[in-house]
Amino acid sequence: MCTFSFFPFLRAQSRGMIKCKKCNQVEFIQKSGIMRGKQRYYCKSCDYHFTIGDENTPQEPKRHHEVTIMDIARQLGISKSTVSRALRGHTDIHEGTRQMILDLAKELDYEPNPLANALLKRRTNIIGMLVPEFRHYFFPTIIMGAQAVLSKAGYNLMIFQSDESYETEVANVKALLRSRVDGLLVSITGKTENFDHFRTVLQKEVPLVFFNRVCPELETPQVIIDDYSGAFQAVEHLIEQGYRRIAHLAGPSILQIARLRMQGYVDAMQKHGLPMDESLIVYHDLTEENARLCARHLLDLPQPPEAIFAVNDPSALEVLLLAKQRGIKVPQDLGIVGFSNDPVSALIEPSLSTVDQPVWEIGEQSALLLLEQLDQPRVETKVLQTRLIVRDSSRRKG
Amino acid sequence: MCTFSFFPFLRAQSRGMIKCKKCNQVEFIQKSGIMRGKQRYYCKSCDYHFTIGDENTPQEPKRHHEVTIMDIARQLGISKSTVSRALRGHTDIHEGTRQMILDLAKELDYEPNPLANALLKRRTNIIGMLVPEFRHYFFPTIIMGAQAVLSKAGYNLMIFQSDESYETEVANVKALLRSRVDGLLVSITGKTENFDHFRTVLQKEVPLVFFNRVCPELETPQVIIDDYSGAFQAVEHLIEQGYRRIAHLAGPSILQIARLRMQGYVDAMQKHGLPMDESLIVYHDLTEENARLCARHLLDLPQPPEAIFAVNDPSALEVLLLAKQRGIKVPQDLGIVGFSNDPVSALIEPSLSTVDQPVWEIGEQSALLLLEQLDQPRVETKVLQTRLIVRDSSRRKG
DNA sequence: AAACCTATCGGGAAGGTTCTCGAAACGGGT
DNA sequence: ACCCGTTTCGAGAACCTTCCCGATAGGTTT
Repeated sequence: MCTFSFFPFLRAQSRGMIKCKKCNQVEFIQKSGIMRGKQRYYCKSCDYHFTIGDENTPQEPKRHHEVTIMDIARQLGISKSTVSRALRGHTDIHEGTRQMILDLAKELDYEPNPLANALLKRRTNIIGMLVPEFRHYFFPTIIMGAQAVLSKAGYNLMIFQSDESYETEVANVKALLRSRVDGLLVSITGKTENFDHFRTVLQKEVPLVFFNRVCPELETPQVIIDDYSGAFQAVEHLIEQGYRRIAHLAGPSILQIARLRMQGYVDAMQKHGLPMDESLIVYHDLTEENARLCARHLLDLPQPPEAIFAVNDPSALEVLLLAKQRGIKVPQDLGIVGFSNDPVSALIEPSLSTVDQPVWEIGEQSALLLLEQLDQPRVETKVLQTRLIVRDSSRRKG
Repeated sequence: MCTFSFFPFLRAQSRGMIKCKKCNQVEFIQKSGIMRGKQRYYCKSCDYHFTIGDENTPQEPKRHHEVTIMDIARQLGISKSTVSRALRGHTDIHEGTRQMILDLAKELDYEPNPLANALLKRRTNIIGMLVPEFRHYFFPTIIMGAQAVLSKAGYNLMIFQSDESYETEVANVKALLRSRVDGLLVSITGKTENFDHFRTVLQKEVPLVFFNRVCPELETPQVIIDDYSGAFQAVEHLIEQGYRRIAHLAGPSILQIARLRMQGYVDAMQKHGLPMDESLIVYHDLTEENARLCARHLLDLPQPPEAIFAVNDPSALEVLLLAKQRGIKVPQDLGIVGFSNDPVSALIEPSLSTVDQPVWEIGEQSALLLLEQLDQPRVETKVLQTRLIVRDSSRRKG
């Protein structure tokens, strides 16, 4: 209904009456291509290119942003340096000024932005933690122990789980590194044979502490338990109970904990002059299904074992369950000892003998060791003690 | 051994022969105080203050810094904008240039700095997760479910546990907010009555999803299970088995899950015309010790219950253990049903009847819901189904 | 009063990105 | 030569903080 005549500026534009943004002249304007969809003009007079923008679009009112150190400075008419000093508790600042700043900061509910800080200082105050699994009580408890120490020291925890997959482990380490964590707490999978991803960590000088499942090739601080003597005691206990044909449900031999427990088993057998039967040693990869298979394999043996020492409680439990299912009497006809003292071991019937390890403390000590590394890189190995707990699954004397 | 004469500049300095840093003149110099331990001078001629610095100290070779977008730009003689465009997969870039940049980036092992990115974009790609505890399988499993979804979407997880302490919960929420997480996944403690800390979250427009133990006062998205009908079924099952005097070991009534399970209990009792005996309802705060106390209280009653419906499996287990310890026959003389289907329930003897809930899925769904919130804030409640699992602890018929 | 000193504050760079917007280069058509 | 359009690139701001170092205002000493 309305015609152009009512909108002179529209007419001007529609007829090419474009004014130069600089000199406001019209006669020297010519088109000069299209710029992201908009017509572009060129003023010969002042040698200036321009497009007709939406300068009239109501500029949003300085988008919502959180209160910064600059806001405080502006309101107080001082510089951001001074505010920073006051907030950081620095010296070189007047007591009155500091109070002013502190008061306003509280009033505005100012929270320092850790991102800006991290960018500048190159430390995120985040510790990365990588565990193989979450299913049983073991690793969650370690995490709790580590978190107690770390959060007291002002660090947050970023947790990943590799799910016993080497590929996931590699990917997780990469992700952790990308996130610029200040340090790493790691327990490897049962399948990790190549340690290049950890070499990268070391090369980037990111502090790295292994716990429980440690890396045998790398010179790094670590927290382990006395696997060997734990295993030795367990097997010796079985021998004392009169079991002779003792099997070992072992872990993957690439894991140091598995090798040491195996060695304890072997040495205890030899010490008591018992013959080593290779067929009584089976390896599993620490997954639940695989443990079940191995348990079946052992009990299906033409000449089944009289007792089984398992590398950890979850696998010992699989043996126990299968035995119960088949009506095999534990401990009379089959002795079982596990490793790690999972709470379930005490609840099940018959209760499971096992080797106790200070799980929470593993977490604590790992965290403490890592905290040390942040100051002073120094390779150290902490060894925590184990303790045999004899329960019903292996007690057939006294 | 050496005298000043061999070091004319030293003599000059020692005699006050200081040259102005600007005009190089000597005669107009005078001391003007001490500046952070160093003598400070003033040149009257050019009105200039200065100190004699260690300009000759060998400037460290530009301290080790990680490879940035600028390094690539410099080596290629192009601008950082172009590099950023190539790396981001933007358009507006020559294919040859892009290849060059991509190749060099790979060669230099360039990793974008997420901190800088986060600072600029105001998103950290970190999701905060707050759970009451870590001890049982429940929350770790939820975390696994959530992590599976979130890491696929490019988010990392920062996990805190409140340890059933209100104060810790408040502190953790603050820490999470301070860390500028992009979103929050929360299950509250059994003691949380004041929700101001979550109001702060909402006010800062940080997406917040509650799961399992949700907040009754706030209008937020949440993932829950059908507690009421789960409880109802459980109690009805007990009634069908011929139990009449049924107790409820309840959770803290401020928790919605506890209230709903209580309601299920009450309604099932009423439906079957069973009298409500207030003394048969005891509340516990979800800690282990307290559960033990409550179990003892119930069994010590002058007229003890014939069956107990417990608010969760850990507390049901306490009842079961105490009963076994006292030689009470389960299920003949005492029926027990728990809630949540902890794996231990199937292992213990007698096996524990319980209400199964899709734990992993709770984590998944919560994560998905949070992911939605990041795009489009929208209040939604997802309700997952429960399923009664009848085991030995409550089966005395059929 | 000049010389010197201390206490307090401000300016600006750095940290690594992304994004906006303007500029240059280029290609083809008159 | 000129015009017009496209493709490709660069400068610089913004994000927020800390830290270095120079600057200033007073006071105190000769």
